[in-house]
Amino acid sequence: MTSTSDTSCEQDIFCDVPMIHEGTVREVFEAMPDDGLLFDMAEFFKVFGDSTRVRILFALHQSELCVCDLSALLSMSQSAISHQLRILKNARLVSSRREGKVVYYSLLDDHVKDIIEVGTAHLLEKK
Amino acid sequence: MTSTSDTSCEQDIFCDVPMIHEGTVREVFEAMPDDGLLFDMAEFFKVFGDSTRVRILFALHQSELCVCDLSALLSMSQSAISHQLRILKNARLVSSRREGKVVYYSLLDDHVKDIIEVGTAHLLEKK
DNA sequence: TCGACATATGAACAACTGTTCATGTATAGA
DNA sequence: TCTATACATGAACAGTTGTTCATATGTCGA
Repeated sequence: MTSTSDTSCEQDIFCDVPMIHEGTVREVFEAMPDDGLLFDMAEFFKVFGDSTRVRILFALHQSELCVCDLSALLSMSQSAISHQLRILKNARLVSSRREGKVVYYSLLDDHVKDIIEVGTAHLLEKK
Repeated sequence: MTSTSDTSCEQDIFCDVPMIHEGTVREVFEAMPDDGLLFDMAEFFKVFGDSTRVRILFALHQSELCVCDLSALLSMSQSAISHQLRILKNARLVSSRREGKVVYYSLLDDHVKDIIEVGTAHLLEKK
């Protein structure tokens, strides 16, 4: 504990770093969600942060599709599509259903639509 | 043009890849937004896909803060915070205001709150 | 049982990302 | 003008990510 007992900073957490508005920082700190939630939220949005996955989600928003349809639609290899579908499945955004040799994927969750809509709204805001 | 005039596939775009439901694929293809929008959307969500940036956004959602406050609050170097703030600024999610030596950052956009709320809703859904 | 087909998956590799470190810029006060 | 402070930024580096390639799994029909 290198105590730089100079100006502010009583006895707590923020002591290594200079800080200008200690009161405000303390209040904001109390209001912060726990790190687990913040981490999970970042992991969740990371899934939307790739254009292949976004295109898959848009496509499935129109219709249930099998892997080779998606592969043809997006002009990408079957392997690449499968890998991305696994990520989407782990994030509980899509579900799959096997029918013979074919596996059909569809959206699992209404939030996908909401999220995409908020995203578009932001992007369409001018300037 | 390697024409595999075998089963389906008339004369168009999807011809290199096997495809099971040509009609559906064609419909979905027509309904897809242009690649530019899809790319921008992925770029936009990529910004939310890092826990440092998510924490900064949560903090600024509580109060306007300067760089060194954020640095203290999140226990991270001033440099790291500055780099991330630049990314958030480029995404038009935060704005800055200088007052003497100090630069204050605040949320620029109401969509941030919406997006965070939809994300939490998804994460809190059980199972 | 065997081959054809739809899909899944592990390894490898290039491209990208976030942090640190060093340094530069801007402002206030002495 | 000189120093201290708050912030910005470029280079470097380690860790991560998305694709390809090769191969494995599962299902159907002959």
